[in-house]
Amino acid sequence: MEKKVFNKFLKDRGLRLTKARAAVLHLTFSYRGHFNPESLYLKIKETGMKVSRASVYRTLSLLCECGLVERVRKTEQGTLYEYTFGHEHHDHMLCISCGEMIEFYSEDLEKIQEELCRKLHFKGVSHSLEIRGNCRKCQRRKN
Amino acid sequence: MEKKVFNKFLKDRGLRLTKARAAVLHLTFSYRGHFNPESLYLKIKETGMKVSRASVYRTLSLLCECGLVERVRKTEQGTLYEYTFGHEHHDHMLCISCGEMIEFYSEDLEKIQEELCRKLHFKGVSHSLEIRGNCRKCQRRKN
DNA sequence: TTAATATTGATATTGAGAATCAATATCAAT
DNA sequence: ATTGATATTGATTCTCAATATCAATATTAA
Repeated sequence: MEKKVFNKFLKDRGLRLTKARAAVLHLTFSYRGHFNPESLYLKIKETGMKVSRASVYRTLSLLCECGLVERVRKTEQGTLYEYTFGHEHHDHMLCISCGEMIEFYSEDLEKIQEELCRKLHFKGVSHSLEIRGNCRKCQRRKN
Repeated sequence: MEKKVFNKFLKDRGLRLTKARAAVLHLTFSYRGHFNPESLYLKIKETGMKVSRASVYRTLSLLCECGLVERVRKTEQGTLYEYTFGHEHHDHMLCISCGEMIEFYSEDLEKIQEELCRKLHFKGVSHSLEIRGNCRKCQRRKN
């Protein structure tokens, strides 16, 4: 499915779905959550396929352009990406103790943001909300 | 005022409020909004004071630790900082055309987040919300 | 004054990511 | 199948923000 989308995107621009690109695509959507280019590169290497870091970076950019993948944010460990095709929009809670990432969605939250944009004459396109704190487990562990 | 806070913080740790640190502190809180280390460094240079980039980075870390300043996020132009002492918490709208940053605050938004945390057994500590889109001016310019 | 310690700036180093480029692969037309 | 135009690759270099190192200097407490 995502292969089709990517292929169409490439074709439309006179580009080709090569082995390297297929590998990046395939391993990219084997992730459930966030990942960075380096870990993706290593994951590909593990499979025995030979793809260079450069191609990983290049292909990730293409995947972003065609909307299959999104750049989430920059971190100490490099840029975080997320496979978003077919994913509903959601926001994140990040546990600052164990790093766990909880995805959530709230209609109310979305509505209030729309309202705020209207009030401030801002035309919202996208947003990202990250709530940092402690997950259930880590709260327990600390007691 | 902020000088006192910083000084106390330093004293408590056996550190000193030197000329370099005072310069960074002073120019830091001459910013209204966001800034990055490089522009701060240049701003200090303009005043004729002699402070190295290394000291700017080092002092910014200290200012973060003592809570006068916050790291907002990483960008292509380096890490964005914000002087937060005495500032109320707020969120951001970022114009993707001109880069303008609009600060806003919404009680409703805060409340809903608290509620969500409760529901998901997450102990929220802080959060950041960024709404990307087009500011009023840029919307007009495009029509 | 002296000893202990903190600070500085110059410089080197790191690491993510982009740019470059020669070698290679692919496709369309013959 | 061959050719030529073009896209792709990986190796490498380059850039840039940020950190680490370190010798020289400044500050403080005794």
